[in-house]
Amino acid sequence: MLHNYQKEDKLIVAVDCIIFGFDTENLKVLLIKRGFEPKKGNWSLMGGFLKKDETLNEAAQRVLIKLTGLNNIYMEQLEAYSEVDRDPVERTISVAYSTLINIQNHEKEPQQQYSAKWFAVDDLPKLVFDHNSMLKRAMRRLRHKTTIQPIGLELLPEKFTMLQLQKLYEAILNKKLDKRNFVNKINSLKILIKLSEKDKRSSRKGSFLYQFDQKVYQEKVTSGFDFRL
Amino acid sequence: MLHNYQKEDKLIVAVDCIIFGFDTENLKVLLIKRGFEPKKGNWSLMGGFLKKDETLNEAAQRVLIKLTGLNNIYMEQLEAYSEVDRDPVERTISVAYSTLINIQNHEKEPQQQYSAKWFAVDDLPKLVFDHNSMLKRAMRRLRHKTTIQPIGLELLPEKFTMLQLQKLYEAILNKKLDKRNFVNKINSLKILIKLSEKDKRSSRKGSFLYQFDQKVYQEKVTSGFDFRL
DNA sequence: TTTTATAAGTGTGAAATCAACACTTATAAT
DNA sequence: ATTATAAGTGTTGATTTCACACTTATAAAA
Repeated sequence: MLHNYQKEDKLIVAVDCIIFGFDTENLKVLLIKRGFEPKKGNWSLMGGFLKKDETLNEAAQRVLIKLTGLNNIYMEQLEAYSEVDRDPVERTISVAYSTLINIQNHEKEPQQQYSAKWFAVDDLPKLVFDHNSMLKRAMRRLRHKTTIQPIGLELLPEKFTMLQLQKLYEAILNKKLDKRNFVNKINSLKILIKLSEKDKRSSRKGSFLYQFDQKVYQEKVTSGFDFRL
Repeated sequence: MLHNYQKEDKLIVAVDCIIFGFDTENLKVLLIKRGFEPKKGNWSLMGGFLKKDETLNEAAQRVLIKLTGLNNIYMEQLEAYSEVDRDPVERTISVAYSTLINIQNHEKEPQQQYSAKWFAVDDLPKLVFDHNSMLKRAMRRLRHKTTIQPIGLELLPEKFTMLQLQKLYEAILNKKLDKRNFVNKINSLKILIKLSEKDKRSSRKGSFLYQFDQKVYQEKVTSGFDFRL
C-alpha cells in the first residue's frame, strides 16, 4: 500500500536566475522590469514557476532561454529562499540559480520584451522581494569560485588579451591586481594558448590574443585547484 | 490589482537532514529506518514536509528537534533536489540541510522511536531516493569547510585533547595528518585555550586538554580564513 | 625503588610560493 | 627620425609548506 502524502501542504516553487556578464570593464547582471503584479514595473531577476513535470534545473534553463535565447548553458544552483512573507501575494519559495554568459551572445528581442537591462554589479537598483540578497550571495559565490577553478571561458570572447582577463578577475574580486604577478600565476596554470595574432586596437604595440585551452580548462574546472590572487 | 498566481503548479516541499557526529574515531551520520511507505523500513535521512507557515530552516530545525531533542542548532542549507521521479509516490522536491552535533548530546528516546542509528560515513547503507547523493554532497561541503573556517566546536566534547581534534580533521578529510604540523598550524590560529588538566586515560604521561576560545572561534567562523592541511 | 613501556610533546631546515616592485620594447602616428 | 603609448617581462626577500625523529612525563611492573 502506497502512502500518498495527502495531508501535506503544497506550495508554489519558483526559480530566479542571476545572469552575469562582463563588458571588458564591469561585471554586470541582467535584470528585467517585472511585468505583472505584485511589484509590476520594478526591477527584478528573471524568474519563473516550477512546473510539475520539470526539475529546478530545467526550469532555470527555460527561464534563461526565454530571456536570452541561449540554450544549454550551465546553471548553478545557489540557494532556496523561503521566508514566509517573501512574496506578498502568496506563499512561494524560490530557488536561485546563477550563470555566466557572454554579454554579446544572446538575442536582443526577448530582452526588449521584458525591458531587460544590464546593470553593473556595483550599481544595482533596489530589486523586488529578496532578489538583492540573492545577488549578493551569488557574487560572494562567484568570488569564491575564482579561488578554486578557472573562470572566464563563458564570459570572455573566444579570443582575448591578457589584460581583458585580468580586468575580469579584478571586476569579480573587486580589487586591483598586479600585472606581472597575474600573468605569472595564470601562465602557471597552463590554461591559455597564446596566439600569434595581436589586438591592435588598444595600443601601438598591440597585445597578443589568447584562447583558453578547453581541455585543460575543463579538467581544472572538475578537479579544482588552489588559486589566490 | 493583485495577481494571484492561480494557474501555477503547487508541489510538496520537503527537507532532509544530514546530521553529522564524531565518536573520537569516525565521522558518523544519524540515519533512521523509514517509518512509512514508500520504502518503509529502508535506511533514510530524517526528513519532514515543509508547512505553509514556516521557512525551510524552521522545518529543518523542527525535524532535528523531533529526532534528537536538540534545540537551536545551526543548520546549513545544502541544495534542493528536484528530479521529477525522485519520490515514486508523488512529485516532491527536497531541500537538504546539514548540521554537526555532539554525538553524546541528545535524547535517546526519540531516536529509538525512529530506529535511528549512527553510521560511519565510510560504511553507509543504501539509502532511499537520492539520499546517498545528498550525503556525498554534504561530505564534500564539510571537507571544504575545514579549509575556510574552524571546525570542531559542535562535534567535540567541551574539553578535548589535541589528538582528538586531529583525529576529527583526519576523519573529515579522510587522510592522515602529521602530528607536528597539525599542532603548529592549529596553534597559529589561536582558537584553542590550553588547560592545565590532563586526560590520563590515553597514556601514562597523559595529554593536555584544550577548549575552544569561543570568541576567537566565532570570529573566525564569520571572517573565514585560509587553512590547508 | 628502579626499570620499562607508552603515548605526548616538541623544532628545524629545505623547498615552494607569495608579494612587491620598474624598466624595455614594439608599433603607429606625427 | 622622433615620440607617445600600452605591452611585456624577472628578481628578490618574506612567508609558508612540508618532511622528518628524538625527548619527556608518567604509571605499571619488577
